[in-house]
Amino acid sequence: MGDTIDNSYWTLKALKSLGGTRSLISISSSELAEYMKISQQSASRFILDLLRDGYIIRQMNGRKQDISITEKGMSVLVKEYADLSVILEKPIKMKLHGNVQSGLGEGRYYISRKGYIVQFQEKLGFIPFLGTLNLKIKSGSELSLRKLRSMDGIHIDGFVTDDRTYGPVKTFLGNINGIKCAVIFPERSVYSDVLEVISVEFLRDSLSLKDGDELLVEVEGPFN
Amino acid sequence: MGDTIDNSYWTLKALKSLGGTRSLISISSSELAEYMKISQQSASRFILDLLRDGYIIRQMNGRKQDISITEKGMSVLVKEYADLSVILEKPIKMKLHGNVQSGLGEGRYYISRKGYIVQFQEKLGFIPFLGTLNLKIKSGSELSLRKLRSMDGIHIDGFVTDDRTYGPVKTFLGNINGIKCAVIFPERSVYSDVLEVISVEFLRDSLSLKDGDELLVEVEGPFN
DNA sequence: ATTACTAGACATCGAGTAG
DNA sequence: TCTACTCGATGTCTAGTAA
Repeated sequence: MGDTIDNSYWTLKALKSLGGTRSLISISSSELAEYMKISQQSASRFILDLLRDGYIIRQMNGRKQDISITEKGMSVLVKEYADLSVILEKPIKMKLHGNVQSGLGEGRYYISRKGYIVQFQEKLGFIPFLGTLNLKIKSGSELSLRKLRSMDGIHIDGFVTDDRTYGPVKTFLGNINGIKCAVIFPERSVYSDVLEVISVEFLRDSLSLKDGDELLVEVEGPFN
Repeated sequence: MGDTIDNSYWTLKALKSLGGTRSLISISSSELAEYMKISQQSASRFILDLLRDGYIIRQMNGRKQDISITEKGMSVLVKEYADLSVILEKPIKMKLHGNVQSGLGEGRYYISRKGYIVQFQEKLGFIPFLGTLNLKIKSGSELSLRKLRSMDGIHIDGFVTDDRTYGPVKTFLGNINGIKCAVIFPERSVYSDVLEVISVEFLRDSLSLKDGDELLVEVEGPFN
């Protein structure tokens, strides 16, 4: 049961290679086996492992099986890609394009908790304006967003108050149109294409933004 | 002896992570073991495997060992990175910056062989000017060059004449300042930071180039 | 055709330990 | 301390085969 990520990684990579951009991969265990140069039995076993761990979902379909890689599965591949990027690339600025989205007011509540604020000052070097700017990331920047999510960033500890628990978050420093900011993710996040940005300034005012406006966020390395 | 690339890959990745940009990694098998969450014995074994296969070279140094990853070793990591890039990224143009270098006249001889010319026409869609433009790639584009080298490209078969053997090469289509061209690599190449470019035109004239001039080559996907 | 179970063959691991 | 060998335990493979 001691499950190395190894086989799962190579199998996911093979499945994604074979499936290309299609979301549904129709493939038999023998075909996968041939591609991976392993036995049909092992291919079958690896697929079951991926299923058990929630990396793929599957629909049996008479002769073959239609496999779809889950978000969790994709993150295994993207994580590896991000790792290699950190190891092999020189420090870079990551660029993310997105459109201003009306905030839900939720972010505002969270980041104004004292437990977070103190750490923002200490680790980011600024006390943010008490509100977040939400950016719906454009599809062209989706992979960058996934890479970012899979990286470690600047860690902000969670804490507990009388009434509830606030989870740990991670942040990355950057800028929007030259204004210093930080992007912020829950440490345990499910995938979302909305990026939350905090800054000393009220960016909506400073940049005269309205919903739908396109923005470029530059996030700075080092990313590890 | 059936050696999966698996362990070699993970070990190289760990070594490169631990070594950072340093070319010499001073590390004990126990330290590596701890990082990889394996036993000291396995770490030792993996290091020996890497040595045997020429992925690293090593100097025993009293207490520890100084490990250096070879070109062949780096290419394992870069290959994986390139694979994931192809799988995960949308088709992109790869940009390579380099400086014009005086050709050695060697490229001219090779590409003018009929066995190659016929295939250039067939697979690239043009008959190149009988000479190559050599670009010394700038360090900022080095990783891109390595990625390119590790990819498959458009395959050109080798052939044999009365007097000698001409090896297979691989090419990638692209452009320089809008002029269609192709970059060309020996299929079995050792690493070099010089890129050979062929084109229908005599690029040195068309672009009024002299040695040392900086150029941008855009290489087109798909890269698999 | 498939998927996937069983079971024996085979490979890999690490504790013990030598040098 | 180190590296790395031996060797028994444990894991992982695939041939055979059921469904």
